[in-house]
Amino acid sequence: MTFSEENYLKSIYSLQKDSPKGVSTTILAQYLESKPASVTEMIKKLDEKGLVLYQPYQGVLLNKNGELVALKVIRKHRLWETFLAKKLDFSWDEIHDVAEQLEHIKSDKLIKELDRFLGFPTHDPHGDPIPDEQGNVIKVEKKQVSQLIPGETGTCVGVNDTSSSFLQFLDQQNIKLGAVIEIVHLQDFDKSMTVRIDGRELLLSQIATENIYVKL
Amino acid sequence: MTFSEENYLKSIYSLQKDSPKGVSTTILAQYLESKPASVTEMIKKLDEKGLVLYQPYQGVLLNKNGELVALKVIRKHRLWETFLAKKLDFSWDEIHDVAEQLEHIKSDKLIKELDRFLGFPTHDPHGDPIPDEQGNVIKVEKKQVSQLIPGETGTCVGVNDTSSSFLQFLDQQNIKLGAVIEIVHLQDFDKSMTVRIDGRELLLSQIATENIYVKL
DNA sequence: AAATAAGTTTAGGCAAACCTAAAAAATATA
DNA sequence: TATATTTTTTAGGTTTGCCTAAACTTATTT
Repeated sequence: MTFSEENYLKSIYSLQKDSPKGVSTTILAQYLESKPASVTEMIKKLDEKGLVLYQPYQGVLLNKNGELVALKVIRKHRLWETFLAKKLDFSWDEIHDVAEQLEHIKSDKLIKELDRFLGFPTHDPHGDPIPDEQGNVIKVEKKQVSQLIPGETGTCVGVNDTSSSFLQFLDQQNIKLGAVIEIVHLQDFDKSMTVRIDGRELLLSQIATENIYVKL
Repeated sequence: MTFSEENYLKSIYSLQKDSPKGVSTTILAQYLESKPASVTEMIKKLDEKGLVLYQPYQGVLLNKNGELVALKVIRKHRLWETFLAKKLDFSWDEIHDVAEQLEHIKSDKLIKELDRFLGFPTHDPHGDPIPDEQGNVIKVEKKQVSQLIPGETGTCVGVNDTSSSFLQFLDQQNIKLGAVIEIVHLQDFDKSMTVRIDGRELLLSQIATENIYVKL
């Protein structure tokens, strides 16, 4: 399994939630910052290897095999993110690029020991669940802040957008995992929200409220 | 800088101590488990990049630039080895292969934080010095056990051979860094030595005594 | 010094993963 | 439905790093 193959499987895994009938070549190419022609080539290879279901012009989906491989990569990615945040003092937004490299290190023992060293964490620093060795993922029912109504309260359990600009914004506003968010007011015309966090009130745009997840 | 380029520079660094006039294509190919023709190609590229001194048929040597890059890779390798041994309970002989992968991760912050996390170690688990950020290496004057004479005593500070078979042998004999080794007897005909470690006497072959380093 | 052996480089290929441009298929629009 | 647009695939190229086989240097014998 090459780095590139692993990245394709991981990307398909992420994208197929929103495209359950098949992830299109163009979408995948955009996600991977690559070109559709390159994607076609690679998914044909992954199909021959028995990792994905590919039907020309119909997009691609992971099969059982491919999903397991993807989940193992995601497990490694999230364990490394946890290591970087908890042990090496990396901030929310610095984690991703390095974990993107570390996730491809090949050593079963390494990932087993890392898991133990970190105390068998269940979620990474962005609130995403860490799959276990068999590829099982704990599903947390979570809502976007945008789905709450004024008066409701939620606890921040994760984010959707993990771009550094968004994560830096959250840092500045002191919005962390576990933060309690209360909806004070919904501005009707642009769907922005006034929310209370740690006693402070602040305004979040619709883009922001759609990218922050809470549990009730 | 690609993985492959980094491996070449690191290998040349190791080999040029024994071949100060130039590391030959064949030696380098053997060390890298590659072929002479491949090596010629790569060192020509490294020469164009201004990292090595290459004269056709005369071998290759690192220049200042190349040496600094090599030392940075070695620094990363040895810090990761230390991490694996001290934090993840890897044994002496399991460390190398994983560190060989980890050394190529690109992130200045990562290596800086790892260094801090480990308490700024000066030596790796094999007793080799860890170069600092500027590429400075502490030189320890060390002797091979084979150079000691009966009655002399030394403290184990490192090994030469890092193959897993040798390291496993040392583990079995309970020879660790810091172990005090006293030469009891030198067998003249095969240069094997009877030594005392932790009160126990044991016999080491010449191959073994040449691959264990001690300071007096 | 000439012949042989050993080591090195050059030439030509291959696989992985990417690309652009052109052709083909699917989808949308008139 | 026929045409236009968008999407996808195919065809042909590029780069990196490796290979084998042949040509060429250098070193060693005799």
